Amino acid sequence: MARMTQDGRRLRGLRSRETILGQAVSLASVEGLDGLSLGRLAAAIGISKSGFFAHWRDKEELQLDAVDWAARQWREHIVAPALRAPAGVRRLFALHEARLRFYAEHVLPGGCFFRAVQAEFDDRPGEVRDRIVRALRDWEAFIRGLVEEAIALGELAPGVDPAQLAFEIEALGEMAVTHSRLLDERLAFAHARRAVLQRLRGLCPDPSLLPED
Amino acid sequence: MARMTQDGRRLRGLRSRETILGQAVSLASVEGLDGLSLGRLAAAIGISKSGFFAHWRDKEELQLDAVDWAARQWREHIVAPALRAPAGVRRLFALHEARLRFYAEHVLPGGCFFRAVQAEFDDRPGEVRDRIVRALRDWEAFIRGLVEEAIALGELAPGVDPAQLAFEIEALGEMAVTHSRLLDERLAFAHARRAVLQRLRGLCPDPSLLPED
DNA sequence: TATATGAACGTCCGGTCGTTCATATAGTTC
DNA sequence: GAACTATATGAACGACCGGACGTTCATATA
Repeated sequence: MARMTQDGRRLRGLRSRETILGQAVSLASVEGLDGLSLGRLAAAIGISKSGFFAHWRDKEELQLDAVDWAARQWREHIVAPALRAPAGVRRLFALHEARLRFYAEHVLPGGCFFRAVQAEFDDRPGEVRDRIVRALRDWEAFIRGLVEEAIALGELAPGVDPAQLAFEIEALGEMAVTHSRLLDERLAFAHARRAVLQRLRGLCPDPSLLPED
Repeated sequence: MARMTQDGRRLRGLRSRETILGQAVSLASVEGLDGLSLGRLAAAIGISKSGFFAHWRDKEELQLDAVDWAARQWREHIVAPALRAPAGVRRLFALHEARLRFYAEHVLPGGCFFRAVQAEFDDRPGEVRDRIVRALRDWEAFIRGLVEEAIALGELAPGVDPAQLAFEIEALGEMAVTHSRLLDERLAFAHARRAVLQRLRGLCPDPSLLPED
């Protein structure tokens, strides 16, 4: 086994990378990707600032990986659970509920990584912004796909505009974070849940597929 | 005329204050209230950095006044035009359209001051956060009031929950900014407008009060 | 055993940040 | 005119930032 080495150094490095990225995403959900300084990130983990440069060329490379890491976390916590629900309108609602659960359980101290960095980078051209945009585009395309699937299954009225409905679901999900952090947390989730639920029931020929409230 | 002085110094000072605050709100809509540095703010106006301290004790005092200034701008550009529409469901929709127009006309280079600073300060306790929260609370109370008025006028079904509907309208309005800055601007406004319009028409006993689309 | 490599460290640099201070300039009041 | 005050300036400050550098240590390869 010549090339495929069992290198304890690389393993250690991979573990460090994961630790750092997880902490970076957590902190960035609070202070943003740029507001987060390497010094404070290092202090939060308990390593030295210069240790970063063994893993990333500069801060931007770390930011790029942090976006990818957050997208992966999103898929694991929100997309994956939804895919366990039956396809159609129930899966669509399961997706929304998984998102609200993710927020309610405070997986990230700042609530939502993407909300923080979208507001931060929407005016700042560059690779980081591009990657954030791509993540958002993929996410909304995924919602749109679920809507189309529900229409194909006859669980949503055929006249429904998938992009329009995806926009609405995304809006209500995101407002849940804002409201929960600045005003009333319980109310925020209740409003966000009820809005999507009633919207879907109104478009669904068989509302009994969904809970009443 | 002993006390009531015609002081050209104070007048000049007031004008400077307004200029500075307007520019501060513009820049903060892009980079946030903290991301905005005094040096760059001074450079954008063409004054010296230390000139600020003739008007404000420290940066936080300026931030507090900037929040108030932005709230005033919001009232003038969005609340005031809506109040010229007839009370009821038409006024509610006029409010939403005024908001979308405010975004579409790029009054602020960053799109929305409050969106930027909410994401920035939701995790940072202090007076600035408190003032941002108060502005948001007042704004949603205003929407809620318009909903209640529409119900009282019989233009919305009596079963409507004002807080719930206000939440939905606010969510769709805010998502218009995010979408317009990161994805497709035209689509963003179209989706946000149509979502609220169809929602109101669905709740309104006389949908002819509102445009068809 | 000798050599190479990846991870992590401590130190230092140039630059920017908010803030302070002494000073200059107008405009107002006596 | 002198005394006073609001507005603005430029120079300097300590703190912190991202990043560069040489070094140390543990591990892997030959």
